[in-house]
Amino acid sequence: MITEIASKYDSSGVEDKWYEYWMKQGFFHSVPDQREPYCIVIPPPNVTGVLHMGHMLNNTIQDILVRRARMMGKNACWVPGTDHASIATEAKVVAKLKEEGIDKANLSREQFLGHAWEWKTKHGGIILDQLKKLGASCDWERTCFTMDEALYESVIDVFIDLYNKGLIYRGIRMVNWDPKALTAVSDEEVNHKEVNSKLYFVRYRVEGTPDEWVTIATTRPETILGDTAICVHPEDERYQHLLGKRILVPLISRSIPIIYDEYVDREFGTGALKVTPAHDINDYNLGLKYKLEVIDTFNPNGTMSEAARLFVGEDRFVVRKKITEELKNNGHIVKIEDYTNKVGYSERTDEVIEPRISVQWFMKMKELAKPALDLVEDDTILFHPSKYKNMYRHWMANVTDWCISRQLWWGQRIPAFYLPDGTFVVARSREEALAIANLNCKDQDSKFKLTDLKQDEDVLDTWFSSWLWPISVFDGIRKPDNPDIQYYYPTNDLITAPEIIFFWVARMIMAGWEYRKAIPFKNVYFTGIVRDKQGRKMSKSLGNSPEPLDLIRLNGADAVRVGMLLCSPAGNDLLYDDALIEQGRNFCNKLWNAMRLVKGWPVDDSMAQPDVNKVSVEWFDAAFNASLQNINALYDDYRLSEALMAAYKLVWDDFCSWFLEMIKPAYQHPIDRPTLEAAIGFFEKLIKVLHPFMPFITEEIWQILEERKTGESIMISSQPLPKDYDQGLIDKFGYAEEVIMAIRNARKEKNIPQKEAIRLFIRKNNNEAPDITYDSLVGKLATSVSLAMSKKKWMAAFHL
RNA sequence: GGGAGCAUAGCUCAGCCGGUUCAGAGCAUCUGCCUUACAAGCAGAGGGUCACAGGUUCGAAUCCUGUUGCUCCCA
Repeated sequence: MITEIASKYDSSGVEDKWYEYWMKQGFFHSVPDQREPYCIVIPPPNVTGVLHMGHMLNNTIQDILVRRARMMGKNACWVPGTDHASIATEAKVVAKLKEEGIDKANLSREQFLGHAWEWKTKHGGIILDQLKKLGASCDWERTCFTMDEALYESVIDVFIDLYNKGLIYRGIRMVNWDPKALTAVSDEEVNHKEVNSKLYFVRYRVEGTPDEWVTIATTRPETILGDTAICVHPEDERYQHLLGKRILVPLISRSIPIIYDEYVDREFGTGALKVTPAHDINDYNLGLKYKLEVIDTFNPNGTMSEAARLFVGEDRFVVRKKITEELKNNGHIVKIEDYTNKVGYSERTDEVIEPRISVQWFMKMKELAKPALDLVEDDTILFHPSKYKNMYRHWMANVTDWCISRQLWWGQRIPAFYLPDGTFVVARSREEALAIANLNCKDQDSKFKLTDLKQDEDVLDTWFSSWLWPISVFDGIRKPDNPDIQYYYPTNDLITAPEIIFFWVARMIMAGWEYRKAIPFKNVYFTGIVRDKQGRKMSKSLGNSPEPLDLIRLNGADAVRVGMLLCSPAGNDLLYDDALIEQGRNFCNKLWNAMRLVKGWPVDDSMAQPDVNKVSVEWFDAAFNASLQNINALYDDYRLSEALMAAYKLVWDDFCSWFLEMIKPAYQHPIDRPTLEAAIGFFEKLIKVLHPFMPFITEEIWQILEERKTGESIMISSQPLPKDYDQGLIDKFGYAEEVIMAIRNARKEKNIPQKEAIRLFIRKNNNEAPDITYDSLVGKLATSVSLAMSKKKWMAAFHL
């Protein structure tokens, strides 16, 4: 019998076979019913994304929770889907068109969107198919995309609603401008990096004097042409004599005032600050305070504008070099020092962000943030690990308005329609906008026509659709009373990365409260970042990221899942190492061979259960239940990797190393029926406990272990429930273990071969009757030991 | 510049309210075994002044203060 089953577990073939089976049986699909729901919405990956190690970890965790909930009798629903990722996807489509010799600028909006949808259809959702290889038990019939009609309309409805509530407004603000993507980005999309740069000390001549100068220090000499003031500290004695004077901007000799404000740090540089309201947020605020002129010297693409007067059309970084030369030649450079400072880079394009004045749409955050903060503070929503509460609190307390417009085409177009007079109407459609525009117009001739209306060209920030995700996937915005949203919302757990706690998590909580008066999820589990062995982030340029699908093909999804999870407690980074996957693979093999062993035993129905087997079964039953209670407690704490480790040790140590050895019949001897049945019963419970972690091999073993009917599956079976157990049995067995290990050790120290029998003398303890529960086991497991009671002192094990 | 967190075996971590699982786990290492389930295995073993310095206490890895080093978030 054993010879029929390979001694090494081979995942190939097994995994696809069972995934297809599960799909065919519809096990992943969920519809509302009488059971308690358990729901997770997937953090939607970018529509053009491909599976990377971070997804593997994140989705493995989701699958574990969903599969376990399903086996706990809940109606489990895991909603998959993808995000249109407006800026990232648009960048990819633009690049692809460029390769084909097509310039976006020469396309109409409709033509471009045609290309974008084509791209989406072709490449979109690849990642979802890849998730199937991982074993993800998503309800694929519910797959959503953030630009699906229902979700698109939900976004528009919410925009209109918030606009009508006065929470969305249009305003002139300084925004983070990405000169490469040619769009505004939110504060959260800017990464600050430390860079080595120069600090230029530039002297400006005081107007009306032949040789009186003010020296300022700047890291950005190219912005000098946009200066509209010089600012010094009001108490700085060095500059008191300049009161009321004016200064000339170098090279162009534009006359600008000198202003006095406490904002200036007297210690920094020379204590004099050049003020460029168009190109620095702090300068902008100073400009507002002193009503300074704003001279925008940059074009949207980061080249110098006409307003700069010099270097027009040249890139700002080229100009930095050129203007430095020019300033030098004209005697304006006092000195140049090395300097390190933080520079903002676009998260998407890695381009240096320029602060830029522009008209954008904003959302007021203060009002929405308040309840969202409270819900986390009072543990209505639980963060795992809880340390992220601090981070959350800090951000929510200092939240600023959210710039939600993006100068892109791929996304939900802002539903604002401009009238010829410059005013605008916010409405669901052009027709509706027209009706509103004409509402107060009695005179038939002066009424607006459809063609008078011009829709806003911009689209909404991607996160303005993802923040509705837990609601919109159930169409809960458009149809707030539909059975799905009523049943599945609030969802249970959200599994995500801490880096999007503000982008996404915080805003979902706000949207949930605003539109459902209910939290979007009860628990948030923050995963760590997958890094390489040296702790570096996985990246394409480093080439340190393994290809997930290759890992699965080579080792099996179960091995990959186990390997990744074993070393990733919530919130801790995971240092990826091939050895982890190997450990997972070895564990699969261990399970496989345990199955081979148990299935290989011939059974003798006439045989009575030997005492040694009876006590073994009783002990393991106790050990199993003790461990199961522990595992369940770890799940409750969201300590999934520890739960897996506990199950791992239960199987490997308790079940395989101890229990199976205890009941193992001598070679070619049969086992008694009650013991075999107990063993198979235990085995079945164990693989059920393991199923959420390793879905494929547990299904394979479960199907081999006993005859199953079509339509049966471990994934829809029930998790074993912990029973009361006798701790005394476990303790007593602990002593037996110690004795056995001591004997094995003695045998080894004295070089006594396994086959050679030894006799162990045990000193009787006073008058108490000795406990002989495990004596027979000691004889069996320490191999070739016979026990004898002695009143003499215990001497040592010795040869017979 | 503001805030948060971390420092325990070679590596990754667990040790929450200070004292009966208090120095632990997995991996790695070393030694001996191809013992009829598994060498992707079995049986053993070694390994830590719990970052440093003070303090509180009968008692500190655990609480307090300071120092050093690292990480993350925000500006």
